[in-house]
Amino acid sequence: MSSMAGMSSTHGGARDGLPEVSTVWVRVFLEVARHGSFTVAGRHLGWTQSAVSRQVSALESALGGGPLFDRLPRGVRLTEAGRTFVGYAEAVAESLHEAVRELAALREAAGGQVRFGAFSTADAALVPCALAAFRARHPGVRISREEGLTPRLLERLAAGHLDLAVVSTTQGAPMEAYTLHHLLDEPLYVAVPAGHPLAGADGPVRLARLADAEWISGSARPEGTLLDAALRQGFRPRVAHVVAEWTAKQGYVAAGLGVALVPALAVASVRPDVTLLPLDTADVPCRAVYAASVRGRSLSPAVGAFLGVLREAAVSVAGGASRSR
Amino acid sequence: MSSMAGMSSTHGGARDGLPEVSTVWVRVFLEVARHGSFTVAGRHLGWTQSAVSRQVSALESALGGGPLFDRLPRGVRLTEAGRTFVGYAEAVAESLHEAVRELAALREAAGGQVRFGAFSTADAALVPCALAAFRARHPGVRISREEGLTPRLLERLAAGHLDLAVVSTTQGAPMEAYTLHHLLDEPLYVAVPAGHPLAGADGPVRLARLADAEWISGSARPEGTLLDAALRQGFRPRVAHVVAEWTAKQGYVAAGLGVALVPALAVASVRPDVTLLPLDTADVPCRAVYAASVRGRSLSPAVGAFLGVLREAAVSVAGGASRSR
DNA sequence: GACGAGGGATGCGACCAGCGAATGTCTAGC
DNA sequence: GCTAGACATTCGCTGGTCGCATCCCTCGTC
Repeated sequence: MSSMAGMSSTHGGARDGLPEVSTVWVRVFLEVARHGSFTVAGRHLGWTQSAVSRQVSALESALGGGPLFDRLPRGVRLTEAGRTFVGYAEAVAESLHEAVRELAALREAAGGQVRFGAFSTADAALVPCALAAFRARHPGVRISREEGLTPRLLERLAAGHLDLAVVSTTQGAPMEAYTLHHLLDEPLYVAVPAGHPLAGADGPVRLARLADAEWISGSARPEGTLLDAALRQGFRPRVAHVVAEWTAKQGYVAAGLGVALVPALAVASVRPDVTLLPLDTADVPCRAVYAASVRGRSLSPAVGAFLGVLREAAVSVAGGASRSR
Repeated sequence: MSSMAGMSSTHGGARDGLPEVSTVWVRVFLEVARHGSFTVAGRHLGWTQSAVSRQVSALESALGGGPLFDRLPRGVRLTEAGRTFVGYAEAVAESLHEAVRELAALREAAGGQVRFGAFSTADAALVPCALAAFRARHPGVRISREEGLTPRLLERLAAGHLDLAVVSTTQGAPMEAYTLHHLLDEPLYVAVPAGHPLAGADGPVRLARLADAEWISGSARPEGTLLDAALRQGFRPRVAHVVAEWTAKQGYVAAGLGVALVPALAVASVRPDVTLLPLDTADVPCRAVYAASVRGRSLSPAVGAFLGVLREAAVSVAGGASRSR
């Protein structure tokens, strides 16, 4: 209090407009106003009459000095100033009450919002599954979703437009700025037409056996895409058709125009005339999928809950995928 | 605090919805939110960083335990809970700020209201004069006025519908419930037609000389009215005409239909063909005029100021009245 | 008319909240 | 690796606020 010396005289004259009052005083004031008696109000609050008397006294001087109550022989009664203050006191109490309630709702993930993004194949099963479970469990949380590639999502995350981003491992991105929550490791599959020579193969396929195949890929150049792995296997895949969308890709594969790499998350939506072959993980390491958040920024309970649901969904999806073939 | 033991654990969990929060914490919170730093906020508020840290910490636990800020290596940043609370904190600060301002206005009689009543003859000069002066001096104060007889006004006062009542001495009313602020003593006059035998009398008139006169009065029976004095003089005045309104009374007097008692406050509005004769104060004691307020109930500053103006007006009116005749 | 009851104000002693100063810990940047 | 900056924590101390006891005032009653 020493640094305040000289600014306010004794006890709380309004310094820069905001009087120093405790909500305790406010509650006491309202209780006294309701009962018209210090003693009765004190009994209701579990305090002695003397405490109430001094609380009110303190409030009066904090508010500028004017009395809020007339002290009558039989209890007290609001002055005009007191009547005026009742409204403000109730507003203050109401604000704080409401604040506590909303913060509690936030804490229990019964309110607030989750803004998240995901890359497209995650939307095939993982995200819808998680969303359904989350909606059921936390109906009060507003959810906004967006789709995009990993770099773009991370960018949006850093800019504060997203709370969470479902991303896959990406070389070159500065991951120090993010906290990664591991969701699942997805093996890769190769999609071949139903009658393809390799279709009957037993067990994982070595990537090298597809060195001469024609590829359907989202990009003409393999660098930075899933086909990256082929480079490390010593061959440069020939991209016959550039097709971005997974549904379209399947059509090309089914028509026998080439083969395509498929991340495990997309296996749920494969058409019957396309066969998926698991790739040997020695050639193509599992691609890890993470939920990324900004490092150092605490997850709101709603976001935390959503992350939990995402984890569950990941387990269920990964299990289902491996069971399906 | 001992009686609170067992209700709240350590430090301010919301008891019945209202958290125990000091406005100091709120101000510190807003300052920290504005600057994004405990240290900077502390400097602005004249406190040390440790104090700010604990203030925020206390606020966080009072609000339910969730952190309001993310502690980053380079300052702090609002969490979602913190962002949510900003609005409420500002609402609280705004309410209290506004309360202080309005209470200050009230205290300086720059706001609030004055509800007063007055008996009719006071409205002839005293009340308008006071109103004009008060309006000029305190333009922010709302004034409501009503008219009535003294008993009715006191009743309204006790019921809390009035702050102040301009009344005259009345027998029989329980005056212990009121505080009387003396305004003036008004002598009584008798109004006679211009050609009346007594019109030329020098000096005060004895009431007994009017024992045979016919009277114009507001009531058929003299008891409780100004004519009460006649009873004490040993004669019962004959009321020829019952006329309530002073303007009408004058007409009857001017027409020679009788004489009428006139309180000094009404002398300002006398017509030229009516002569006013002062009555001997030995027969008819001066009637005191008071401003009455409820005993024990403090006068709001606006009401107090109005009372002061009434006193000034009383001096001016009384002086003018005595000068005029 | 004296007296007890009820209610608010106040002095006293004790306690704890909250201050400053110093120190610890962590991270970013050089 | 080292320094600087920022928040957390500890320690000692001041002071605000509580309960208790008491005083003062008014009202209702015998």
